[in-house]
Amino acid sequence: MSQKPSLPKGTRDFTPKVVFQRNYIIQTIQKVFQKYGFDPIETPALENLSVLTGKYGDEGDQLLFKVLNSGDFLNKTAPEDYAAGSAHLTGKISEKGLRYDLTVPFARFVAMNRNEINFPFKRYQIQPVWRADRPQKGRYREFYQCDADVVGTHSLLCEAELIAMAQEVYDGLSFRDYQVSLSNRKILEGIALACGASDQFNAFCVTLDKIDKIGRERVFEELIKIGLKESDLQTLSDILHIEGDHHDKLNQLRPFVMDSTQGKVGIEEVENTLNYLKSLDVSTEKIVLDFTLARGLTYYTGIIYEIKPTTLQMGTITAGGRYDNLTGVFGLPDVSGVGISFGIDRIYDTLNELNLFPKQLKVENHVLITNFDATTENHALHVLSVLRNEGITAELYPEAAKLKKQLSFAHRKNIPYVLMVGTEEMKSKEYSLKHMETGEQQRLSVDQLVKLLLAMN
RNA sequence: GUGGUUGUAGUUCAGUUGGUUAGAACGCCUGAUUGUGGUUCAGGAGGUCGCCGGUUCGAGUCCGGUCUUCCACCCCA
Repeated sequence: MSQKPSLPKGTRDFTPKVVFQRNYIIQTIQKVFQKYGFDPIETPALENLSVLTGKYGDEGDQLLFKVLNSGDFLNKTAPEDYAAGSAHLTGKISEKGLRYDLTVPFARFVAMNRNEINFPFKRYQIQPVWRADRPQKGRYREFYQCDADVVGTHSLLCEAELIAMAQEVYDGLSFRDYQVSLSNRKILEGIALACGASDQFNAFCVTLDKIDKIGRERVFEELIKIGLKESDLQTLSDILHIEGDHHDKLNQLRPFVMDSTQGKVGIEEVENTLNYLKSLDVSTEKIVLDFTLARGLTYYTGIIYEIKPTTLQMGTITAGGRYDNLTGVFGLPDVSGVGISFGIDRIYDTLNELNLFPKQLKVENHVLITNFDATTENHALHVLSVLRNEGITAELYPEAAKLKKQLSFAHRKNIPYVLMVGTEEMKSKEYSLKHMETGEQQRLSVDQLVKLLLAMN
């Protein structure tokens, strides 16, 4: 009686090779986060549904994985509940859900730990999140986010530093073919006002955001449908035709948002962020001011940005922005935050497709010791112990086997050194060290061996 | 969630209008070499054709359902 093994839709196993590669990405990000003074936190995979629902819009709520209550989950329900439909029934049989992102749990964390936290609080968090989305390429139901957020300050230095960090991360990964799109929700408000779309702000943003994908014409058609007039579209068209360097663009945009306080503030914020970057000696070459950028998440209120690869079809690999009142719903008002989120899985797919992973991601001085028989095994164990005590990654082949098999094992596991401990070596106390890549072999005492391997790392 | 698409050996894929015993390449195992991996040569193992049901004398092939993959929409890392 056997069962066919399977995995839930949109989830994956990771082989050692893939985990080494994923860790390379994560460690690169982590190093940068720490260098900028961010401290790590972790939160549970499971949150109470009351924390999660209503934070991501109706669409978002639909994508939440809900966890069935333990035990007799029907004991709080009546036939009427069943008749009232699944949305109603869900509340009766499920109280917990898997986190959908890291930002909302972080907001909850800040609200709950407000007295412990040293503001302005800079934290990073690297954990999986879950979305009941329909999987596609670069779109999974379980995936990792690496978030860095600063809460408790309005300073635009944070925005600038987060953008600087992103560029430093991609530098560290030797990935250069990307674009940073930058805008501000307040600028969008100004544009919406200028286009007579203020009362349709969300629909306006969602539609505008699609311009890269479906083109200007179809966006205009959709905007007509939500009530914009021809003159509004002319205004929008003029705005979309703005070109030049960053300051040119902002200067040309300024007259369009004259009537909007928010719009003017938005332009200033983008300007100040760019100035901070300049003072930090961070290149703004890859930054493109894109006034059509909207970012879906409803909680952004200020600067927004996203990063996409330019040479291949891949969704956003990094995104973020400022949110002014996220902790408000948890009873802690007036705490402003700004964050950035790296999607490990998409970064992995990108580096993989572009062949940008380093070939050797494992320790340089890993040794496999051969095992021929009980006597040599016993001797080899002592050598093994010495090597490990010196901090060298070492393992003994766990059973006696043909040398061919053991060498092949080392080869496939990408172990750079094999130490042969046979009767001859045992007598002379000089062991044969084979370097797998070159095929060269030399006889060494334990002391020489340790010295050589330590020098390798 | 809506519409479409895919599934055959470990992997990538062939498989004729429905017709004997379902193939290839690569990978894997064994040997050539009982102390030398990667190359080469010889041999070998490995498939309930995603799953369940239906049509048929007969189904990998046709039909229905289901799961999975990928794509578009929606939304997003």
